[in-house]
Amino acid sequence: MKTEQSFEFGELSAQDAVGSASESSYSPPGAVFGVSPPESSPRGGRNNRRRDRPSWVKVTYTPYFDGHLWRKYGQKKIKDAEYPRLYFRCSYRGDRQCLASKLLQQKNGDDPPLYEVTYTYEHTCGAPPVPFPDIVAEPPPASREGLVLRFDSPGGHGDAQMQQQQQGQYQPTSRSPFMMLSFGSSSQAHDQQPAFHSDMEAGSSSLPNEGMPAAAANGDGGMFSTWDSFTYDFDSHMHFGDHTHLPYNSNYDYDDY
DNA sequence: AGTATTTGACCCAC
DNA sequence: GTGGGTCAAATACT
Repeated sequence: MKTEQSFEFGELSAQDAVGSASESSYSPPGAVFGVSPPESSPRGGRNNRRRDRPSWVKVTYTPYFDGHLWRKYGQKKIKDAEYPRLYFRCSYRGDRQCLASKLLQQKNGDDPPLYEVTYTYEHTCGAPPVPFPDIVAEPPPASREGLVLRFDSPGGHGDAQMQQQQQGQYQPTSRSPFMMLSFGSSSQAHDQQPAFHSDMEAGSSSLPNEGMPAAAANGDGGMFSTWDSFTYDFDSHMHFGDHTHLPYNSNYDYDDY
């Protein structure tokens, strides 16, 4: 019970953290959304008001890896928000008229920043889940002062492109194929683990069946956040990237869609 | 050259 | 009227 579960890119469920999203935009877990929304004009949809759109909220540390391919189409500074809001839509929107979109809102400036992701509409593109990047731990030469994690894409082909890279106001506009995370031991709040314990609880998932191939959302009390998972493996040697488990490129036919 | 991202403007919902 | 969501031209990158 470890390596198998170690690849927990689970999202935290939204609870009180959904505060800003207010009642209108949050659908309770287990709710089934009416896919195939009215295909009226994307913009001036009188019969397609924002409030009527099915949407649900997730709070996660890894908003970019949710198993789908997104294309950013906007960014905006929100009045009361400290961080800008990022707008993404399904990459297959043009091809498959997939109206799925998501909205990213960074919630804090913690080391691993916490994001609130609001998804709107289910994916109708039928695209296979995007494989998660390979995560390889690269112990620093001398000290463990900055463990570097390398998110590498499984060098396949069908993985499209990892276009979900950071861009915020911090990251330089580089499109490196992998993302790096560093854990500075000096900034740890606890004795030895970076332990990112959020105030929210790992409750039920609010996501119908988004991206996550397995694990992830299973509010069974045994759900850890991504970072918790990292933490628990730090002791030994930490190795993720077991994407052989992912239902990718083995049973899915891109051409079939 | 093609494609994704950035960014300001536009338009709509509230 | 204001704030927020989307468009689209310009730009950046592969």
